[in-house]
Amino acid sequence: MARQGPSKREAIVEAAKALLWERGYEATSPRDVLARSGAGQGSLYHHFPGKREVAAAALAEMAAEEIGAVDALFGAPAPPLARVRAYLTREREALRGCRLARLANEAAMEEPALRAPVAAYVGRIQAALRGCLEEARAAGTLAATVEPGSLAALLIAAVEGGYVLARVHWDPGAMRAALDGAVQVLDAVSRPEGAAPPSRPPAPARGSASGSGPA
Amino acid sequence: MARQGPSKREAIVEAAKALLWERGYEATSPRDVLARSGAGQGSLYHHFPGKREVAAAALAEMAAEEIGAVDALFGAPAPPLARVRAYLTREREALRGCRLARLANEAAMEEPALRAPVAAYVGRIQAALRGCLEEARAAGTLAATVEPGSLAALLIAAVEGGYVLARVHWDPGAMRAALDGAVQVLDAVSRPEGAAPPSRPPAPARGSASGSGPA
DNA sequence: GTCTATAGAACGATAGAC
DNA sequence: GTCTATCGTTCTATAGAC
Repeated sequence: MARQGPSKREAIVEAAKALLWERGYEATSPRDVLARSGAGQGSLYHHFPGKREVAAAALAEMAAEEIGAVDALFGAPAPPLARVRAYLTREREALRGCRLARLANEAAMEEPALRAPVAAYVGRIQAALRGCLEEARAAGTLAATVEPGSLAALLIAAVEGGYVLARVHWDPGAMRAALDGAVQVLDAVSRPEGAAPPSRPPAPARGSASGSGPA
Repeated sequence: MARQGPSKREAIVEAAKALLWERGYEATSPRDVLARSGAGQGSLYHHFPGKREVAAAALAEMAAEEIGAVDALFGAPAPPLARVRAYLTREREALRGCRLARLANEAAMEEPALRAPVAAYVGRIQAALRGCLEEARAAGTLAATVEPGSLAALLIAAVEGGYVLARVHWDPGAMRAALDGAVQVLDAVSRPEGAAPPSRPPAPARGSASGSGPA
């Protein structure tokens, strides 16, 4: 059940992966998939019950690929905040949108089988970011003002929102600006890495949230 | 050419507004619009060349409405950073997605007539945020570590990305977490408003970033 | 396992009566 | 200006030969 040449099934899933990124779920028809894959009608419905299951298989593969890439990035031997910066400044094709989260606003997201791989992907990134930020906090390189979990949520939102801005303005620079802001803000709440670990608390300065806002 | 009772044209545009938010552009058919509006086929094609122009009219109205709302919010008589916080913590129906930017990943965004209202909406918000942040900077309540323009881009991206996260995790809390991070970060780079304007540099306390970051 | 042929419904748009 | 009727195409899916 494994050793086989490149079957039509694989060709169909590959085509679906490309088309889901290019056009999304609703705008991709089984005919499009077949045309690009070179397979006939019957092959698709032999291997899959229907369009939804093809998309689910394609999304699962895409999520696995992208999760592998981000795991490699976050597994790099660098200080935690450097890994966060590396993720934020990673090269991206802003106008193409996020390969997985571009489906966020389609009705397909109400189907668990389609939403799950997308959620797993962004969830994994957010968890990795949070891990780095907690590590930095423990090392004393992240200010105590900001909760690592909240900052991680902000950063993944900045990336996904950056894609949205780029598409809406049809300008990759719109995404760059947002991620620029993210890096600046990250720098503003951090201290140089590689410095001596803080045996004493972060100094009297630096308002914990209780002292800064009107709240 | 104005004084008329509620025409079918208006009913069609109203229906399109609702459906574009609910389902997006591709997934909304002229028949759906007609069914919801109570109009017949001919009415739509009498008033508009086709589906695209109906959507353009609907998006223009939606953008005007939403821009009016955000202008009211940002025009409120409050300190600049309070206005920014008010925008960030505004009530939102996270799972419905952004009324306009939900279309970001549709092929329709490649058509200027459809992209323009969406871009105008997010552009207006970003400009308002930037204005507030520049004002705060001038008043000395915003740290010099962060450029107002970059921070504004980050914040609008956080909101739009927050919608994406909520949809992808099917959990409004995902958006709340991102915006929580945004507020925390904003507090971290700001000093209390209402305090005396800074005739001297930000004081050693209350991190203006000079005391806190590597910058 | 792969193919061609085709079904039944919905798509965006048009025709033409009133 | 509004309506019903219908066009030709594409949609997702099935049938059935090879």
